[in-house]
Amino acid sequence: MKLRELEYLVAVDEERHFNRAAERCFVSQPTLSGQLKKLEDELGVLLVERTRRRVAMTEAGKAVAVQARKVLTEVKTIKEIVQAFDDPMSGELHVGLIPTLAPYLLPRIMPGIRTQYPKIKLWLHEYQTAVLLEKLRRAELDLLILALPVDSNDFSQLHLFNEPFQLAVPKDEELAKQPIITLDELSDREMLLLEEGHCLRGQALDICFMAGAQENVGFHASSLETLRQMVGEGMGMTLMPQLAVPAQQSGQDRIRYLPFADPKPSRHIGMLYRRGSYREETFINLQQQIQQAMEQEQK
Amino acid sequence: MKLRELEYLVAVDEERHFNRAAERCFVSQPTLSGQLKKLEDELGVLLVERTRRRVAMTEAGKAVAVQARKVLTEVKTIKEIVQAFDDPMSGELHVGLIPTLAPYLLPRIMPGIRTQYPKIKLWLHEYQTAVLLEKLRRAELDLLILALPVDSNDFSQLHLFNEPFQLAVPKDEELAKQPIITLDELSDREMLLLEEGHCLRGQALDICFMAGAQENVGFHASSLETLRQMVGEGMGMTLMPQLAVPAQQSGQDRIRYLPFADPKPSRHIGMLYRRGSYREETFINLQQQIQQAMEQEQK
DNA sequence: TTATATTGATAGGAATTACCTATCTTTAAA
DNA sequence: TTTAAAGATAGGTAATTCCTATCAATATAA
Repeated sequence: MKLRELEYLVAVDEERHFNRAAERCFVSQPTLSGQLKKLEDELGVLLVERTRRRVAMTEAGKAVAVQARKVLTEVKTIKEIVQAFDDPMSGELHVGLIPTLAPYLLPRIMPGIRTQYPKIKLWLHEYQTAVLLEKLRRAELDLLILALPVDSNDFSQLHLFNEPFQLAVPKDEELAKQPIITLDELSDREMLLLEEGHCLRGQALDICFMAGAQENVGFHASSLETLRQMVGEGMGMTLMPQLAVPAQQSGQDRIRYLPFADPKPSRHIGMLYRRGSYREETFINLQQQIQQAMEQEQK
Repeated sequence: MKLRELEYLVAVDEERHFNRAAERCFVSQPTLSGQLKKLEDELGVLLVERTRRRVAMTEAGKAVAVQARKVLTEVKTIKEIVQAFDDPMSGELHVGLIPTLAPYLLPRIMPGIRTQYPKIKLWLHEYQTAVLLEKLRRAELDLLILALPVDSNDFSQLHLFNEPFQLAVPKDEELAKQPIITLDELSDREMLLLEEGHCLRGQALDICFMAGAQENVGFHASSLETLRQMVGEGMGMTLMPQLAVPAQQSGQDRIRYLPFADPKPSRHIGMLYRRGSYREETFINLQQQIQQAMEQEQK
């Protein structure tokens, strides 16, 4: 069996037309015809039904085509492995991030990454933690950036930074007049939280529990920005991760963001990848680049 | 890139010796030498370090060899797919079973499968449910036989049979004199159970809860046979799945097995496989074969 | 030191094969 | 009946895989 034959089969499966399939493979139609027949002979099964007017895949043909694609993908990975050895900061990388982090973190780190490592091509994906972990396991993603810890043992992790929370309160709330706040002051207050599925919800719940605050069970926001709007409407207060807090607050803002006194509640942001991934060097470089960008940010 | 070249690399990786590797691939040593060099040229990396006295893989070589093995495995799967289309009841099949079922079910079904489908080669694996599911997902296993339901959506399932429980009690226990038992009679009694991890433990706990019985928290058996020994020692009673109950009970047995009156508590045994697996037909045939064997058993 | 065995590389040639162009056959539509 | 479309067939060529024979370098034994 030859890889080229598998490419021909996949092309025929996708084009349903010998001439177009041959064109796509940059060979003549008789070549493709012959090679496909050879593959069928070797496997001892008819893969493609050639009626004069249309091309149809047999059941076996469909199944083999699916598997052929898998083979070709794994072959492509060989080339990527070699490329990564040649220059760890080149090639394609599928990165997954959680929704409460991606829109605030990416603008801060992407410019630096692009200038520092122009040869690396990042594909960015946004999902909640559970989905990210599953996609990492299935190798649909190469690297995750999310809140740690997560319960999963067969991944390696790299620390990035701690992200403190601030309290977002409506401007005309009494608390809004303070310059700073302590956890104790939240005791018995009600907080707006994200809906089920966001890890930020769990982290906020933990802090609420420690502070003795309650969740407003009547409201559940589906995103951090919706949540922010609700605070702006005066519906209540919430915990906002640092990166989602505007850099400077103007007098017109309907929301005040109060930093916490020590000990500041925070969440731990880090990276996760499959243990033993050949891209480890790439990830460590990215870790340093991101940490550097975030330190810059602090100033 | 050619599949043959990948085979050569894998052989060199495993033999660390060009002559032996060539022999294993049924080619001459110069052929293997040349083809391997061609692969290195194409990838642009040194894969194997040839010092005069020993052969060593470079880091890139190791990584590529690992991936090459993956490619070759996927190619092998193509042949298996075709074989399964040609004759669904041939080829290799990796079957996973839970430990509280395997030793009692297999002797009842394997003889029939072997005579009915001699061309199929079964590899049997025994793990607890969580491990089985992970291995099925990773395609290390093709088919599971376990207690349903399990919480997993991307698998298909086939029903096999319901397995009633019986109550195993020490012979000199008062209950042992009854010919039959009802759930109510277990109320407030203490039961011996399996340790954490066995799905049977969860099923038994559910039944205990319904019956108002308690778990003896001082004891946890690691297998059903250990549990049986403990009952024999007069330490307490337990729920025993039907298949683990001896066919005939002699007077010397230190354990009595009491069937339940209706509604009999039972567990649901079924098969699980990856949705859309090309072996579906194989699985359905096996399902029928097993059900037939179990009906025979009933008589 | 010198002979010998081991191991991978190189050279040159034969067999195979993947591919091309040109042509044929069959079918559906004009 | 003709024409167009689509896949199969034929024959020839260039590339490639593999062989045998041989070489070069090293380690071990005499």
